[in-house]
Amino acid sequence: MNIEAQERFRNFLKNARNHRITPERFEVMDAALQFEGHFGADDLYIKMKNNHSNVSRATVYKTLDLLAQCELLTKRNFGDNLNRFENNFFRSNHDHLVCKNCGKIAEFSHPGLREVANQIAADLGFDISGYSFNIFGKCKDGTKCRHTDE
Amino acid sequence: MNIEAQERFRNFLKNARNHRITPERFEVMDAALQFEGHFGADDLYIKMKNNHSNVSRATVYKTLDLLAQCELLTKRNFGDNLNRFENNFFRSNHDHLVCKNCGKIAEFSHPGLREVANQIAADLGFDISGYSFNIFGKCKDGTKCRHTDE
DNA sequence: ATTGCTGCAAAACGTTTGCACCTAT
DNA sequence: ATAGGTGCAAACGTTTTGCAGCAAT
Repeated sequence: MNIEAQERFRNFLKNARNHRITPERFEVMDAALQFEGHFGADDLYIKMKNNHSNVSRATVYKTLDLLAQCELLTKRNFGDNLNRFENNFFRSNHDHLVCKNCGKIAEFSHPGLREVANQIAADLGFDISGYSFNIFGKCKDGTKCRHTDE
Repeated sequence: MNIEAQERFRNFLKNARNHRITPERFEVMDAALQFEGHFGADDLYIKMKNNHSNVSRATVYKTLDLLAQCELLTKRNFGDNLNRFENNFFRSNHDHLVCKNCGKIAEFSHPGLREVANQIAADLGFDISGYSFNIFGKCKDGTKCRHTDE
């Protein structure tokens, strides 16, 4: 579908040792890049099944990790024991604000966070590969968000 | 065990509606506050079992969430589909650096992150309850950390 | 007396694995 | 020819749930 993304994935697979270029992997890539917003691996599997794909669940899970490794996707975790993926090809880096009531996810980007992360990693002797900044709270969206007063 | 913590938990249970004060809950509280470092709910359950407690797994899981709600514990998630808890009673707030190779977790605190989070939440109309800043990378601890070159 | 809590076991959930067959290299 | 990938189903580990009896209010 997307030539540039295909090219990046292909090169990633070629350069990583022992990775083969298969039609199934590109099928997963296409479906993943078409997904709007955040999605779980199983969401994608179901969606592909509904579209009459016969790529297996195992292949979907494995391929999504490969796509995250080559940074076509970003793997996110908002503290609910569910890995979510997000297109990282079209958009710039950003972080998330999660509503604990209704699950709504807002996005923001804050200049300087990257630099803070780099600095801390350097200070502590880590070879940084990424960071995640999640803010938790309750949104004020009356239509979606039941305000339990917990 | 710890009078001040007990008091806080007791008040939390009293003030929240429909929460009862039971011996099992304080048994879990004591065991949790004694745990050094990060622990999973099941870790605590096993440890209590080994100490001849007969509090059930269900009660441990439920009580840990209550303890996180009243901020005696902090619930963490480092993206590996496992909820970890950490004593939040004795220590000040801090964030984490996670080694993707060996799982080692380093801690840091960075002044200003709290303020950044507050500001962003305010801007986006969220009622903030907390934030998490995790940095991922590889540590340089030769003894623990196999440096696969992925 | 009410209704929340408990222990137990079973189920649920997302994810990973073992296997035999297949296919890219 | 080799070794990595595939689909399938079963297994995994963590967490949640249904239930009958129990206990805090």
